[in-house]
Amino acid sequence: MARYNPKETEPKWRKAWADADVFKAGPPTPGVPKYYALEMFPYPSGRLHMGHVRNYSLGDVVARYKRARGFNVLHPMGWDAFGLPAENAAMERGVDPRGWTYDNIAKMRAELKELGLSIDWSREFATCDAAYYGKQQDWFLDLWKRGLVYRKESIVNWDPVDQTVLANEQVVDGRGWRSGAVVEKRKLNQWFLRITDYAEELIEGLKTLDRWPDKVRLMQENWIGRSKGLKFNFGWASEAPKGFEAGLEVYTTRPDTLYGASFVGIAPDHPLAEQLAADPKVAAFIAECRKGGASEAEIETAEKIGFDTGLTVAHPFDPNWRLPVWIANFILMDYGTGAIFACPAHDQRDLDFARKYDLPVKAVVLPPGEDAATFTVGDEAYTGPGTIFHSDFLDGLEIEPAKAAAIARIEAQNQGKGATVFRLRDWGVARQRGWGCPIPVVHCAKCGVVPLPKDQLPVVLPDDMDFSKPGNALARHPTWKNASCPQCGAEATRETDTLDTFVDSSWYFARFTDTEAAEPINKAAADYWLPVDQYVGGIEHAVLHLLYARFVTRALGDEGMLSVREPFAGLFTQGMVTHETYRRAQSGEWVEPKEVEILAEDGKRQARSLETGEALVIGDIEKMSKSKRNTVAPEEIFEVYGVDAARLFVLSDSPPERDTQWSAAGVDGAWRFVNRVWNEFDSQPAGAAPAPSPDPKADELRAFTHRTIKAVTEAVETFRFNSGIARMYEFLNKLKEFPADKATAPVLAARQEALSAFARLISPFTPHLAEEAWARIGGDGMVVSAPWPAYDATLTQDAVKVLPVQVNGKRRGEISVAAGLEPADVEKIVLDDPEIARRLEGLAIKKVIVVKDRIVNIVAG
RNA sequence: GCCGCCGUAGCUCAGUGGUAGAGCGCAUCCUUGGUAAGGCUGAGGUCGGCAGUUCAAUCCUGCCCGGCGGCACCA
Repeated sequence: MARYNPKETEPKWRKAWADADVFKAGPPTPGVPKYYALEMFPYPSGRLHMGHVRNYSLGDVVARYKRARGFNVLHPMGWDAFGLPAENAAMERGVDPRGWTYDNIAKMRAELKELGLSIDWSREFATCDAAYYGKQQDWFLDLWKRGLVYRKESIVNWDPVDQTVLANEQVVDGRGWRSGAVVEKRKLNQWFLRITDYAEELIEGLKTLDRWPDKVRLMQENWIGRSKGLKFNFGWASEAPKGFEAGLEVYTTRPDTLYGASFVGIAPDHPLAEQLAADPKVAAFIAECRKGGASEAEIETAEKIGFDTGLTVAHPFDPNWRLPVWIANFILMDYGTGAIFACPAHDQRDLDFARKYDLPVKAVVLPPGEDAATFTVGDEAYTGPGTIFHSDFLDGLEIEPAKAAAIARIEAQNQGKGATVFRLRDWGVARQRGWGCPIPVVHCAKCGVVPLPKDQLPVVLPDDMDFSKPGNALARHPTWKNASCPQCGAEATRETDTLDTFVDSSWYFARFTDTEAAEPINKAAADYWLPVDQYVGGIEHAVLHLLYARFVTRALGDEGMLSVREPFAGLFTQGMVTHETYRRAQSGEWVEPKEVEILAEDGKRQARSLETGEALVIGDIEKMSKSKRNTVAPEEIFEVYGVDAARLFVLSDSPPERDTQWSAAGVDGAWRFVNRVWNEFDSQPAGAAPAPSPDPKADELRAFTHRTIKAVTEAVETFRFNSGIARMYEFLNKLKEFPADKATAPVLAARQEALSAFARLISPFTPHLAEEAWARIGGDGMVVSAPWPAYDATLTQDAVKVLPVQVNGKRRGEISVAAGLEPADVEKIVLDDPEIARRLEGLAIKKVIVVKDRIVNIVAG
């Protein structure tokens, strides 16, 4: 018997796969069923972490399984390679970001290859390859022509640490998602993609994504934030301000409460407010509003402040009713029209404001059970259901009919229209960074912003940028920006902003379908391969990347480059890899797991430092991170246990969507499993008959084999990999009941069948071990190309069922009956059973419930 | 505050309207030429709490408790 030696075995099989080029996707062939398995491509940080191991192992199980199922599988890999870490490395260490990035890619590629992933490496690319980002510039110009790209002077989220603009999606709790710095508001000329044009379709499309987690769909739905209401104009009661003669347009979702109107409010950066800022008092107030940060705490505690402009408007349903116009800090310019009518009785924000400035509070929704004569609103606005009152023609209506009636009246008066409004804002895509995809336009003094003709693409980054100081290295390059205007030929300046890296990742899956295409996307290839059948990645991209990719897919589709509307038919979001934390008792200093020894004393787990022997405090289980020093380096695990054990453990311990806890004991267990599996294969004598023959013992094993095939197949299909692995642990334990050295010929044959299935079942999880095992039992070719085992349904069912018998819901015995026996027959057997009869002595039988093949319950009293 | 998810053995988790399960860990014993191991056996659970529906609830419903996530001055 030879011990299983992954150090020899694993590289051997990886080489065999590479030599046979087994993972190369077949050509797009209509009629040949395809499967596109994709994991979110990594940022090339230079080092693989356990999160990567989990992510790519999960995707690999799917890819290998589908290959065994006979699909033409596309399973590519690439690099999301632009971005700030390269610039930071350049600034800190004086290295070139390009060289640093490609070095990292080389290191990570080697580590990923070691994982034994079934990747088609011939399609690899990095987003920082000019061959890729040049194509991105190409379609960017197409979208420009389509009117989906625009520039606008606007207030943007400015990250003072990274010195760049951030999209709304990249601001988390008022802080930059990467830097963690409190985001400032700045007014800049910005580049936008018109994602809001697709808001309705993006929200509707979610309904079709039945293989996405509900959670992610819900998060996107909330983010897009559709609300239905009314946009209408208030006519002026005072003299109309210049430019606003048509009135003041507001948006509301509560037109039913119009008779509860108290005042009209506009945002501090509303054009009207800016016009009124000619008055220094108004200007001072607006400046006051701009103070205060965007952080959660600041917004939460910010007091509502307002300024009465002295202007008044007329109520739409009563021309004699005048409402004052206030500037209020709680009104957002970029939602709706930046102006509202306030109904303090039924909106908490309006109420807070009205109480502060002593404005009227008039209730118009009567809660059920309240008396119209006595109902009043105190400091809490009433937002619940009820009946409209004090509201003329709306009186007596419920809220929804009242909304409809109010909208109809406003529309009849030609003062406005029912309107759907979205929370989603257009996507600000320009970043003031040097290490990104250049925006392919020039600025000409005469012609303005001019897109470059496509024959001038790609606009390539210079390779001698100065990253020694913060800020935009591209902008301060001495010569790069010099160009000539394609329209008038005069001297012009290149745009020095680059695109958000989320643009890079919003279409890479389409490029993977043909990485050599002259066009950005080879439509025939994309039509064959897309949508991605299974996409696997982290939940942190639920809104950002996944929303942008859905948008870009639609935009490119409308440009005729793609046929699918949804890029990812199936999405799986995996949980994080966590680990216990350890720290020194006195200093509180974090200690790495590899420097810790775990002991059991008095049945309790104790941690001790391997270096000093001191007792350590075992802390919480947290996401692996450098700051908590609770990381485990994958390469060190591979070195000790082999890749398969690491893959197996990371797949076995928890359902894939949940966090999984890495532990030394756990990977140890996986390693022992690998060895026990090998021993079982190794003990099988060569030349065992492949065809099992009837024999009670052999039949028992065969039944178990086929039940396991069924269970594992279903587990893999439904992403319950941990359950599938648990079934294989059981399978192995069952096999041990039939040791080869004591087996009869029929049992040996059944073992051969079991092992043949086993090797194929474990192949997606522990591919190297599976190859070695497959070879050991004389399997045909490599297991990677072997078909998935089929099960015989007749063997997965028992011939005899043991049914528990309950009396009044309590278990009182059991009977054995033929499987599938009809309830009436079962009832007869049960009632004839002497043991059951004894239990029923002195009781009158009221009812007998028989659930076929499951249970019998006798109700008696 | 609003929306959502989770709570089953020491740990990580399956599971089902009908006999409570797996892996790891733990304990006992065996093996000591598979030995930086292997094997046998076993203990351990008011299925978060309370109520309801049902012949029967860990499972369905409601409320509560605990943990986690998303959104948040979005009119």
